[in-house]
Amino acid sequence: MILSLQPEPLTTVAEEDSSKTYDPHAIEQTLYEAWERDGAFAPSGEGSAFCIAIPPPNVTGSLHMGHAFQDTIMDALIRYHRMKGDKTLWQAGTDHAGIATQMVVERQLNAAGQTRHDLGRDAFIDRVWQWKAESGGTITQQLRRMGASLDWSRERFTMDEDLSAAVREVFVRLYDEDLIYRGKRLVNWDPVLHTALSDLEVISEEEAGFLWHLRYPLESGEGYVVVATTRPETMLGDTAVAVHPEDERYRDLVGQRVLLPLTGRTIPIIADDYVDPAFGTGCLKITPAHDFNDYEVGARHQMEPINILDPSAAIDLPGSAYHGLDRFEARKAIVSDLEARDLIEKIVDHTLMVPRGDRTQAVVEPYLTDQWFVRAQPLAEPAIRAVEDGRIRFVPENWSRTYFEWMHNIQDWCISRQIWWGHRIPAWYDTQGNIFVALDAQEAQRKARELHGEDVPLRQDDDVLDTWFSSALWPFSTLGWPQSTETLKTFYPTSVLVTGFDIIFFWVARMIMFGLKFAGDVPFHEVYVHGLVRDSDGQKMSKSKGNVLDPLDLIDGIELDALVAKRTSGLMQPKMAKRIEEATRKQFPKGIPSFGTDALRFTFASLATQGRDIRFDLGRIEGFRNFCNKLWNAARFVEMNTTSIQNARMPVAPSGTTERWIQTRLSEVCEAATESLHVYRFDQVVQTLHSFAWDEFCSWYLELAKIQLADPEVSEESKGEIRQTLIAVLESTLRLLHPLMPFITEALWLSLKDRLTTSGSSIINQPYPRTEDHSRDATAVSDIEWMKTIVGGIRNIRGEMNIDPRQMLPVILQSDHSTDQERIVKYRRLLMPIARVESLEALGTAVEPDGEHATALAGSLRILVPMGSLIDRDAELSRLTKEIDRKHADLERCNAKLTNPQFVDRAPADVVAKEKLRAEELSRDVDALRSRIERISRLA
RNA sequence: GGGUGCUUAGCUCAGUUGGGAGAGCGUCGCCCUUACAAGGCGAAGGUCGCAGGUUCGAACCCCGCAGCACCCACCA
Repeated sequence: MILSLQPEPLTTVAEEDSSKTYDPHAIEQTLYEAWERDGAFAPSGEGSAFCIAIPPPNVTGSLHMGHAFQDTIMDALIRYHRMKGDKTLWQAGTDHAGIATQMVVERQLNAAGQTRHDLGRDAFIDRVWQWKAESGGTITQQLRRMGASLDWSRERFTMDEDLSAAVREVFVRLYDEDLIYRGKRLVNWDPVLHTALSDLEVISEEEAGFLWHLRYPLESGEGYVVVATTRPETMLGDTAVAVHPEDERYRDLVGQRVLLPLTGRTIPIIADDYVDPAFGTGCLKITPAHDFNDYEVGARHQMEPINILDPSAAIDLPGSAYHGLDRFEARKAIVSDLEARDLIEKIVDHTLMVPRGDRTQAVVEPYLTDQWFVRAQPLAEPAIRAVEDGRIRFVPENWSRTYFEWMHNIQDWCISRQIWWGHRIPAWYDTQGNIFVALDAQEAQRKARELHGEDVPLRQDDDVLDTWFSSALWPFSTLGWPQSTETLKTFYPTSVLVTGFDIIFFWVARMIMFGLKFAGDVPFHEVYVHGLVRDSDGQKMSKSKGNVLDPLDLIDGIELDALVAKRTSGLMQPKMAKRIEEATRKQFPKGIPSFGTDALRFTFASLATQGRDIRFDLGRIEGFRNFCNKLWNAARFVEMNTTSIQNARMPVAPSGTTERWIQTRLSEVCEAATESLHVYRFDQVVQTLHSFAWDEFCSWYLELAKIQLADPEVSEESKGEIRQTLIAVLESTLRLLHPLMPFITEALWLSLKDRLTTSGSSIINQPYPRTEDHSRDATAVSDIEWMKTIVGGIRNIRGEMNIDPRQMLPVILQSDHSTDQERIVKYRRLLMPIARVESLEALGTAVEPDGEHATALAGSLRILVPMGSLIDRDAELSRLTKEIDRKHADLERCNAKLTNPQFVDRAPADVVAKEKLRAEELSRDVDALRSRIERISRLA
């Protein structure tokens, strides 16, 4: 089935010559396989080193739009530097993604009615490795479909033995320097996963809730205090009521005790600065074991925290009526019991920030447990300096502010996780609780022997490390650290990190800290921070919203039913399916057509502006698919008009104006494209190359070449130059485009190869075009501009008058300028066919030709088209009037400036001169147009 | 509470040091012209969020306001 966003053409595709249309499927996979087979992605250049370490995707994941975007950027940089001759490495690899991967496998077990505990730790981990073996190739295959030129021969996985050894090495060294410690602390606890989370893994959002005002009776029996809380169940763990020391209302109560309802305990009323007297009643219940602030308050007053929850966040108070109740059940029961005792003063609606685990969405509890922490501040200081003094540069620059903000307020990092999939913490305990941190069990035993004088039974810590701990080592662990390998010496520090702003804290900051600490230098010199890829409505793409686009579907196309099925299956909320289906059918009534990888990549690049999220719109990619087709056909034209006997060496000093012009433009385009690449303005690269290839090379140069090649008066020598230029400019354009469009450029380059003098076997290692390879000629440029203006004038008349494009027109050019006259003589054989002119007469302005004419202006030159029966006089009058109005308005504005003495006095002389010249031109044009109107009116 | 970004054509976005408002898509008109109808040619369309200020001159610099988005933070 043919999928198309356009109405079906009247002729069927089968009738047409299939080679007329670019078909990405026919080439992409074969070309990639050839590159990989030939080792084209391995570092080979002799220049300076250029290296990017890929942000390692989840090994069991699949490619989403964010990856596809990011990979496009990285691959463009990598291919550019490879072509430049740099020793270029794109380091490949994947991440074990502890929690995410474990959850997937656990869900599989649950579906079979099992839990990980049924299997036991070792069997479960085997199971995860098995899953990795099954699905681990998915994302790397998808990366290949994107054309990503990663060096797969060096692919790494965060749980490879050597990378795991690097993790242990770092852990031990940090521990030995007291930069890692273990302690009982209040941490964010995910009651579903039963693990601690770092602050970053907790997402707080506003939710509607209540503020319960609870009465705590005074022990003295004289009344009560009222405390306000959003979590009434935590009262079971209260150890005090706090008031502000200067709060007059409660001054006398400080030191007294209250009866804590439902518990039979009494707790003191204490004074602490932390309390805000203006909030609620000014009385604050203190629950040190279940609130981060209360923990601090409790510590200040030497109170022992009372834990009331078990790891699943059910009440854990044997003997209590609430024991075993889930926290939210307990809340209901407690509120109801307090109401029954008339201990609730009031319940007020209240929006509050609810912390949830980023993976499970479960409400996270502050929970008192033994955990491992990295002491962050000492590591942060050098990392801050590295950015301050410019050793690392953020692009765009303003992200450094965000970085500084976070780094200056950095908290210790909780790195232990109570899950099974990951790097096990290299710490062993003896029966007395002594800790031995070591690279392996033998080493731990040796340390234990030193202490005890004999071997003792040791037990390794059950916890694993936060996934981001190993990610933080990525730029150097993948290059061989802690060994001092050649690879490490060559490629570290890496050149640039390409990443989303969402992981600046999770990853970027930590790589900088660890890189400086262990690899002795910054991990990268630049950080290119890109925006998020959103859908066409600006919504974040998510499975639950059903608005996800799969990059592979854009490349290959997908039929509507398949797309609907994909978006509506496996939803957390199945009731959303109907709405998602409707929206999908409405937005993609014909499914998604196949656009090919190059079009997708070019689209991403065009959207890669700085400091903004990206709305992905199908219109854009369709336009760029058309651009691929344009290139394809331009190459067909060049091939049809040249033979392998001609070679593509660019004529050094071509005699033809068109050749000198296109070479000049090519030189300028090389410069502009390269500059844009260097400042990560991929949108500008796209703009520059797209308009050069389409609007200049195809629309003008090819058309002019066509005319000259068909002209018997053009010498064979000149035709030879034209053919060489056709090949050479096309070939250079392909090289310019290659970093962004690897497939089509390689395919066309290979098909052009027998016309080239180069010896290479792939465009991949051809030099990136340099501006100095092409000569510039300002005269040729202005001559062509002059011709374009005249052709534009004739075409404007034709278009505005609705004249059939096939209709040949007689044209008179009027000018008193010798340059105009010379150019008319020189270029009439180009002008006439391209503007479809049947006769061209050159006159001075003194001679007024007979009859009525439609008129257009081209600088100092007038274009006259005899009106005859072809042209509607009224249409011509309205066309001229419109033109006059426009010019007249401009002229007025010009004159207003020039008659303003302030402007003439104060503006720079060149600006004033320019304005004067412009006024003269406008005034001349207005006069000329007026006289044409008068003339037509008179003749009528 | 603190911070960041955004607001330009119907849509998605560019706009480099302040000096004649641009692109792609869409729309309208004429054309299947031998590379390409996934095409060619032409055209229409903007009080640059609002209100001030600086300047001879502001989409751009400064102040304020509004709307949208995001990040950080322990206010019960």
